[in-house]
Amino acid sequence: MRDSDIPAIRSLELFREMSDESFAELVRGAYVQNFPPNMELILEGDECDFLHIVVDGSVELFANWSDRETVLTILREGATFILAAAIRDAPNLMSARTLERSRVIMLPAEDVRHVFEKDHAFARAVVMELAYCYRGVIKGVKGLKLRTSIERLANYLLKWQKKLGGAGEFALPLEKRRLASILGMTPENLSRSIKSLRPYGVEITGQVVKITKPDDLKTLAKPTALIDDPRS
Amino acid sequence: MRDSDIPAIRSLELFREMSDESFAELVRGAYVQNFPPNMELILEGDECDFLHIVVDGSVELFANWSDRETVLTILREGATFILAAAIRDAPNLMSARTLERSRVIMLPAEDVRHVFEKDHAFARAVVMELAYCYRGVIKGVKGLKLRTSIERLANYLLKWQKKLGGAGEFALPLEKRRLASILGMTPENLSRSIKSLRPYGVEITGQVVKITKPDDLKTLAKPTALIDDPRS
DNA sequence: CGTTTAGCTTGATAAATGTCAAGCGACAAT
DNA sequence: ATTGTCGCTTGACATTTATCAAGCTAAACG
Repeated sequence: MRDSDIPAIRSLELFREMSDESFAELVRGAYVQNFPPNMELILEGDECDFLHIVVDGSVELFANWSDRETVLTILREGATFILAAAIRDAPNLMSARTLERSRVIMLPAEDVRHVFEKDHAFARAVVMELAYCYRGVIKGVKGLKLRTSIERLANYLLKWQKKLGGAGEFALPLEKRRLASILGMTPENLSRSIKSLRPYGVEITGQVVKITKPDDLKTLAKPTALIDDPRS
Repeated sequence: MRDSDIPAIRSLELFREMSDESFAELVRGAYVQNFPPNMELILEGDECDFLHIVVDGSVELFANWSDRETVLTILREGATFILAAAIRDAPNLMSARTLERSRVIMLPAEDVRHVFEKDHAFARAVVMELAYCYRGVIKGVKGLKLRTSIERLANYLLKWQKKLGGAGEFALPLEKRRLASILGMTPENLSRSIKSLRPYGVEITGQVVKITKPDDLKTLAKPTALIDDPRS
């Protein structure tokens, strides 16, 4: 682990408020590693040995059952994963793989639990992070159960448009087949869903999304903070 | 609030390890109320004023969007709800209503946050509970995205059979239309799914479920701890 | 520079799921 | 007892989504 990594970690919300001493203890046992693309970092069902944090790049969380696979989410810099499993000392419910060359911090789960016990500011940050993740998943379930796939796609586009500054044109931050899986549909269906959004002013060429009639799209998508606002 | 409620609360996992002093502070501002069936306790989008705990009866968590409604889960005695919102001081993502006459403890969210700050044992319990809930929702998403509705139904039946002691015959703990919504399908479809499980030894008459060929059913359902075991 | 590969798209078809309408049956209220 | 309500079921049909096969395109590679 490079010394230059330390300030970056310290500035993450999860570690910002804790004591210097506790932080030092956490960092002492930490690994920081660069992984190539498409590297499996953890496997569903395995014991959880490390809390992971994405420093740079992107990591996909996915799950398998009976020859099927689904992507649950894609994490980017600053995101933690396997926090719940690390805290509870329980097996991972999801697998993880890098999508591109990525830099990942790994904190031994035992250290995390130990520091959690003695540093209240850290405990507080862990709870906030967990509650945030919990609410994120609940929003995902609401989207899955209450919306059709076209509605999910429309809201996904609006969400990223907003996140990337609100311009009428922006780049999709992932491959379409992964997007399809996240939205709970097949790639074929995503292709067709995209076409069916054309009357609502959506044109997607390669990775480039152009939204020409945002109001029409919003009428279809009916975005709501209680599903679509990651912050709420 | 009756004095007789206090030991029952104290014995819940969330409050078992905390100091007497902190517990007293929490209980001081608590309400315990009996609600009639079908009473709306909280509304999606509202500010979260109380952490709720089901002492007796059952409570349904549900959500609405664009004229549609879905049930996310049904809670029974000992279950907490709106913990994440209470901790983060964020709006509720779900609504709640009683299904039957129910007894519910309500702890002012502000007290919860305050005691959380000063009592580490309580903080620990909150994190454990939150992580448990988080993992429960993740399992739900995996079921929704990886399984067909018949597979979800089959696993639901096996899960409750196990939970209720493993006998070949047991009573469904909820109405079928709610079960349908939890499983992410329409009541009509649930009816048909039940019929299509007949070759696998499933007979449902009213609320009574009879499983005559558990091995055949398991072959279809392929239950896995990483989705179906609430404890894992 | 051509070749290969992987991802994407399209069309045809099948399967899964939802909608609408009708009827049944248990249960509660009168 | 009678009536009405509500939940459940069934059938017919529509819609949504998945599957399979083929072809296209653009980036990666020798």
